[in-house]
Amino acid sequence: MPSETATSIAGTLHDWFADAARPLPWRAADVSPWAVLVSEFMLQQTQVARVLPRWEAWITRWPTPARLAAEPPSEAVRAWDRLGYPRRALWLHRAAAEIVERHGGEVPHDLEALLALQGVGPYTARAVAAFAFGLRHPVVDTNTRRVIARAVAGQAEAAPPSVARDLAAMGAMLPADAGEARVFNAATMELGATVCTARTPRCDECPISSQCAWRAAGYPAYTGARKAVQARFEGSDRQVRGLVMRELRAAHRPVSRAELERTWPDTAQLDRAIAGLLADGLAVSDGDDAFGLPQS
DNA sequence: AAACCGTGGGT
DNA sequence: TACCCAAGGTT
Repeated sequence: MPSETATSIAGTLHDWFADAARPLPWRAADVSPWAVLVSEFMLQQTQVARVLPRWEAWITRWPTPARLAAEPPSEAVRAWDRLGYPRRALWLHRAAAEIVERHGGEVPHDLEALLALQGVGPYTARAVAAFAFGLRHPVVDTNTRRVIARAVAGQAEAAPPSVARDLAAMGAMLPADAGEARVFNAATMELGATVCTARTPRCDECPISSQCAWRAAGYPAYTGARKAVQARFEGSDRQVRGLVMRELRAAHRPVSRAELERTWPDTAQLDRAIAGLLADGLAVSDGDDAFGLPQS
């Protein structure tokens, strides 16, 4: 049972969302659950602007899980292009196969079944259940966590993530009606993404500024635990993996280790990257010192 | 459970 | 310019 404060915030956000929501294509009424699932995979740690063109191309080419599962994983990895974290492309391909095998080609509604799909975790499972099927589940992403931290807890930043705590916090605020709950989930994320942003929040444009505990407290600085800082990307193994994957995507034939050395001369680091990609199934050896994308 | 996993937008 | 950080998931 949501508190009066939560009910009040939900009502305000509902009205705000009605005209402030960006017209994102995966929010259209006629998109399939599969198209929603694809969008959620792509949006993991990746901004909307970068996802839009890849999503359009993907669902045009593969409008159903079966159509994707019928092609080799290499095609999924190529279509993923430079979205980043290419394991997601592999996982989405695998999830499509699982949907065909276990669910007759239809994206399952059930939370447990969704969570069992490769690459689907607590966020993605609830996002699909809520946004594609209208089921009443709390959906918590990084935006939601920041909005709750500020508006409800009065803190500048969210504490390090805790699935159980974060879901409980959002669950306690969730409207009882499933339709209202879906809007509340989406509106809270939207507010965090466009107004209550991490770096420079636009509090003067915020629809719930009068109800915001952080604002009421005078915008105190964050004093809690900080999340770990991301390692430097330049010169990292991640960068090398990315460069190797770019070569493998572009070459529609095996690429020799000698060729890869031209993109990254540090052979120890290159070998580490290749070994990692082989272990992840993003690359396969041709048995003769050359590498390609997985064909099956 | 802390660390790892890409790429680029925003400031 | 550098640096932060982004609709997370897996091991």
